[in-house]
This record gives sequence, structure tokens and C-alpha cells, in this order.
Amino acid sequence: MDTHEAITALGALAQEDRLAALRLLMVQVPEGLPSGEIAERLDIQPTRMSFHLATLERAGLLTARRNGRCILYAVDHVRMRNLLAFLMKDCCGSNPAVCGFSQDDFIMPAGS
Amino acid sequence: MDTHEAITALGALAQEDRLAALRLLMVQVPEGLPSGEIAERLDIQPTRMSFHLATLERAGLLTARRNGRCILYAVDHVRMRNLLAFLMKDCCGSNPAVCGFSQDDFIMPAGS
DNA sequence: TCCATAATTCGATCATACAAGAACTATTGT
DNA sequence: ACAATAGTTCTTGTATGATCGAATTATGGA
Repeated sequence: MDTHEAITALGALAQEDRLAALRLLMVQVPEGLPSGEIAERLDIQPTRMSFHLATLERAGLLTARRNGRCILYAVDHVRMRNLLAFLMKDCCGSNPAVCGFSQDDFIMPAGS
Repeated sequence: MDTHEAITALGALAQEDRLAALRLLMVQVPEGLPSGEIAERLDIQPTRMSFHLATLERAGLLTARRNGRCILYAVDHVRMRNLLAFLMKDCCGSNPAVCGFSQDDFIMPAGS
């Protein structure tokens, strides 16, 4: 992920409705949720939600695929991971004062 | 770090000049750099840099302290770390697909 | 084909953010 | 007190982003 992509992704996350949508979709794996249901669950007007989902998709954080009448939005976990990696490595220089999380801070894959 | 603070911090990072300033200051520890030198190194007009530094400070990502004629800006590493922790835990739910970094991805503190 | 559903796109409006230069504040040295 | 230096704040213009309602596209079913 280059700097420009990171800035776009950060800007996409820096909005209440969009962050809420992403957090909701983060636990809806892997199929995601239809736009209407996201709007309903977050109590946001459909036209507004659509605008914000499009922003997240442009930033690469969500993928969209049609399933019948619905359009399912799902988190692109790879992209999200790349954003975190960018912040830790390219931005923070893997500085332990910033990136030195212990295993209590988040789940580590087995064996690492 | 709550959601509102995270949104403010993400918005502060989502700008080219500000991200560049933060990356520069990340390796200037712990004393930081004066506003003028940051502007000069990044080839940004002082009035513009001042505006962006103020934005980063409002977001809590930088601290400012006067030293004689200069005002030294320095990264608040705790805040930066808290932002990353927010993204991994509160936003991504510590999902291993996102947060499961190996030790090669960044430096881990000894013993963890 | 016709209707209902799901979602987006369009158009207008309002708010916020950025940029550039001028003016202002704070500090140091003479 | 005065001048020089370091930064910030103010003002204006411009661009981008957010919101709302209306219109439009796409799909599935009767």
C-alpha cells in the first residue's frame, strides 16, 4: 500500500457512519451484508448509506457484489490489514513504542 | 480511545502534508522538531505547515512545547499506539485475518 | 409486461477543509 | 525600546464532502 492509498483509506475511515459500517461488516464474514440492512441496523437513510459505502469501496476497504436484488458489501480484510501494516511500518517505522503490542493486545496467529 | 477521538485522529492523518510531518517526527525522538524546520524539510510554506501541525495537535497526535523562539512538535507515541490499538481491537475486533501480524511485520518487544 | 423491491445517481444546498498572503504575537539580542 | 526571528492567526477564495429528496437503474415475481 502506497502513501496515496493509505491517505484515501484513512479519509474513508474518518467518518462516523462509515466507521460504524465497517465495524458492522467486520464481523459479517465472509458474505457481508446488503446495503439496506446496513442502513437499517445503523439507522441511516439508504441514500446516505449508499454514498458512504461507495466511498469505502473506492478506498478499497469494501467489496461489493450483487446477489439477486441485493448488493452485498463485505470488508476486504487484506486491504484493512495492509492499512494497519502501513501505519506500523511505513508511517511509524515499526517503532516499538508504537507498535510493540503484546499478545494480550490482540490475537496472534498460532506459532508466531 | 473512543470512537470520536479515533475519527478525529484518522481525519488528521488523512492528508498528505500531515502524514509526511508525522512520519518525519516519528524518528525525531523524543525532543521533536521546530515548526520551521519541519516546513523546510518537507518544502511546505510555514503558514500552511502551522495549520496542519495545529490539526495534528488538536487530534492529540502531536505535542507542542516552546523552547526559546522555537516551538518543538513531537509525536505522542502513546496516542499513536492507542489509535492502532483502537483499529485492531475496537474496529477490527482483533480479527486474526486483519491483526494477525507475524513478528516479521514489525518489531515486537523482547519476551513477548 | 407490469409492479414491487433494492440500491444508486442526480441536483441543490450547506458545511467543512485547504491554500495563500497579510497582519499579529511571542521571544531573543542589542 | 527597537529590530530580527519564529510561528500563529485572520481573511478571502476555492474545492471538497455531507445531506436530503426526487428520479433512475436493476432485479425478481405475478
